[in-house]
Amino acid sequence: MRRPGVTAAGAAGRSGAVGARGRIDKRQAILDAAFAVFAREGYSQASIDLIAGEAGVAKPTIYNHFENKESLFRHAMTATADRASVKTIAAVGRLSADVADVRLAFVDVGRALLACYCADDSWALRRLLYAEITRFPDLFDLLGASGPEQVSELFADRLARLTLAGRLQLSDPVEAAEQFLALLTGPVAGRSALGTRPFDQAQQRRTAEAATSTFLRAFAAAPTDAATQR
Amino acid sequence: MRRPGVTAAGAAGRSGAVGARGRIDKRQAILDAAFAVFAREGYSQASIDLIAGEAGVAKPTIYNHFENKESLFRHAMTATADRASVKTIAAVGRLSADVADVRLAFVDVGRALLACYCADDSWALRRLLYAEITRFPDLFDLLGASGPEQVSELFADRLARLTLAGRLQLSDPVEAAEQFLALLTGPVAGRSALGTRPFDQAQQRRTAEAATSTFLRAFAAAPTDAATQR
Amino acid sequence: MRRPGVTAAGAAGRSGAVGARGRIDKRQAILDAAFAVFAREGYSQASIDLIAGEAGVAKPTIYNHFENKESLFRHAMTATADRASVKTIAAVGRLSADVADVRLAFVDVGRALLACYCADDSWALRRLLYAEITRFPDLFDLLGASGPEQVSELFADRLARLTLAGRLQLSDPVEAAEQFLALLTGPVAGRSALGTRPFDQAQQRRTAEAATSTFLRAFAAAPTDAATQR
Amino acid sequence: MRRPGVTAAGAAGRSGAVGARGRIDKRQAILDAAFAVFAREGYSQASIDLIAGEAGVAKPTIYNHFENKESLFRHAMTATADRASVKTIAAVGRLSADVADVRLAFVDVGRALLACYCADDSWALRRLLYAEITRFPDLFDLLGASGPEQVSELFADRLARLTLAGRLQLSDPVEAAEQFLALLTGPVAGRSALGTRPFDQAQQRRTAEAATSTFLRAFAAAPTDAATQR
DNA sequence: GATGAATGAGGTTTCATTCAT
DNA sequence: AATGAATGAAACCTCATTCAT
Repeated sequence: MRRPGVTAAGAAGRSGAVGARGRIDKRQAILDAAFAVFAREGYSQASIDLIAGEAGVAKPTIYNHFENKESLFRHAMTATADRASVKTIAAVGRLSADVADVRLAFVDVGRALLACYCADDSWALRRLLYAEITRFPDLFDLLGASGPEQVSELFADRLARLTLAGRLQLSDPVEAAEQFLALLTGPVAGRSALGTRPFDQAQQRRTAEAATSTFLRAFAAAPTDAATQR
Repeated sequence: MRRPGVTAAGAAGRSGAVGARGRIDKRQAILDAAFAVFAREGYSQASIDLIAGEAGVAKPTIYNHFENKESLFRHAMTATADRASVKTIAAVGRLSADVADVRLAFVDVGRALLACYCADDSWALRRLLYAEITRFPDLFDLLGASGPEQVSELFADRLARLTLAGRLQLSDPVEAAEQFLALLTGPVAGRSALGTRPFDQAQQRRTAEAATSTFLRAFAAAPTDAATQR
Repeated sequence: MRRPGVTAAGAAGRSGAVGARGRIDKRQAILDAAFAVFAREGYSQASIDLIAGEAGVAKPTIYNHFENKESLFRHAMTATADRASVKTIAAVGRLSADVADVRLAFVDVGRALLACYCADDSWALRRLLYAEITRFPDLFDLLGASGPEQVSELFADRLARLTLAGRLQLSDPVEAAEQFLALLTGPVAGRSALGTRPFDQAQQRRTAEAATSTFLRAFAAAPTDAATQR
Repeated sequence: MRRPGVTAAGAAGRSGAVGARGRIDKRQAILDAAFAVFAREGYSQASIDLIAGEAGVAKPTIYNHFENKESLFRHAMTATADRASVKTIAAVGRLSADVADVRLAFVDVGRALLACYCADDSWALRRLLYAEITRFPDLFDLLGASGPEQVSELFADRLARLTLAGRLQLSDPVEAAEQFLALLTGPVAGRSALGTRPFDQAQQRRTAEAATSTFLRAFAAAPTDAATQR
């Protein structure tokens, strides 16, 4: 009757070798299964039964680890959000201040950011956030603090340094960062049907290039202006 | 025991006199209440009981008008989406080709579009779309066809005409339209916490100005370049 | 699958001839079944499932008639208590002021009161009251107001009139009423094991006689004193 | 995480130092906590978790000491009943055969008995007995054998001796004992709302006096009759 | 067309109890 | 002897949906 958590992404590998009645990382298996089910069914429709089945544990085990469905939801969301954040932050790090070709650098970081933005978990997270923001008004800050906000700030830092280095010409780095991210991600939502239709790497590359072009047409320092023409 | 639909926004006035011919707009009262409840509770959590109560009708009456909950949801969504679309399309119309000051024109249309984007129903619609896109994969096209897509196309038309008129300098109007809308709406989501925190008119104006500035820095025809500097 | 409410005392007779899907007195059937089950299982252990089964209705039907388990309990208790009260009050009425033989009159009313006190429902009610008084502190007043308290007062009235008529000699009728009822019912609890073991009519008669004897030894007016000797 | 059983009345002091020999009175701590929780919540609603928490032990420890919930309940009940019985029996002992003032003696023993009867544990015990008599039909004999029955018999013995000594005039000491106890305790239930509302010492004294008055009016030997008039 | 009453299925949560340590 | 972790069973309650009026 026990099904190892093959469905939940990360659960299978570790709970595979559980002997008689494993208890090693049931908590993680539950979190993984929970996010998978929440993402698939939405908060209300996701049943603890389903999550338990997918995690390969009994229903009350979930209640031994988490207070209730709401708490489980919060934990599953933040756990996934944290995982996503570190990747996104790493992507921002690709934009160094002393770069040979600014355009290439922006396309590169744009592609890296888009890859994070388009990841399945990332879309699932965003859909759930939209879906449950009214039921969990604190969720926005809970996930945003360590996520998008931080990313935006870090990116603004890089833009400021590029400006000081004479590679860009802009006055408000925070606003510019927001705008670059908007140019990058804005068109994706529509084209990928909120992440439910494939948006392949080629499309991502093209979107990154388009965002970069427009951004640099607006903000590249004068001498390199010509280079940023499409 | 019957409560006239005072809660659902537009329902009260008309369903007041149920006696004579009051049954013609029960359907509308149901749709209004349905959207209000769906927006507040989400699809799964919204109960037909609640909708019936808020619409001031009995539960079976809803089933006389709509096949089932799913059908009611689709109808409520499309009805609201249609209402929103006509406003948005009207907003696009404000950008005419023969305009004295390009910058002012973009700020103006940007503000009008943002007002549509930030309307309560608009955010509710967007949140529900995000929330239920996996359960109703066709919903995206159902709402998008007459909504955002059309808007984007219409806006691209105007950009093309402005380009022909020598006011803008761009090669791909569709992409440019997408990008302007991205610059316009992108920063709003974060700042308004997905529409759950106030985003007042002053902020909307500032966002429209920022989007316009960047857009025109990138795409304004040469002679007006100086004017778009911040 | 539908079982007519054969178990709950009064339900069987009426819901017998229910046609396709009866709805005549489901409410009463539910109340009867509820009291029967609560009496048998106690509040916590009594499940709505059991009550529904015993009433011959579906579970949600119960929730259509009563808010929740607690409300159902209160209604079932008060309904039964009311039924019991009218009988007890009628019993008190047997003690008229102008009576030939005081002793016979007291034995008579004593037997009538004991019959009420020893009825199955009466004991069930008392056990449930004891059992749930901490969970439902208001239950005591809810049931007592129309029940025992009223009985005690009515009985005190009769004692007062008998005193005025020169048949009794007592100063505090309320206290005397309490004491007669105590003499009457006090020994029953122990002997009938709180109503769970038979306490037949002969025993009831003997108890009524003993209570009467002692009561009249204490309170009979002087001349009849000899007659009350056992 | 372990909380010493500070909540259960008598458990705190001893289970403080669990280290050395603390396990000898874990059993007692469990029994105390069990009775406290059963009294507060009722049998069904009392959870082993709650008892374990209140006793400051882990759940399985309870199962090491007691077979199951039912067995724990029986043990907790008898333990408390035994404690109550010795006090009540001691109270009866206050009624000696060679007493100066019969009235004072009865008031004295009446007050002592009432104090036992009104103790918190005593009421809790009685409520639980009423509550669970149908689920545990043997409970009545289990608790009664060493309790009320014995008390009644002992009291009857004293009444017999007082009769032989010419202080009382009664024919059936057992019945008289029952009746005195009925006069004593009967009025209390109603006035104290089954022990849930305060019934202070003054009220206890008055009740004992009233019971004594009536009892002696009925059974005092002739010469002292006058003295027992109120 | 509109409604009051009814229901099968399923949701979250709790509980007594048991392994393995 | 004592415990942390796990579980099958079952409880209360809700919901979408349907009859019969």
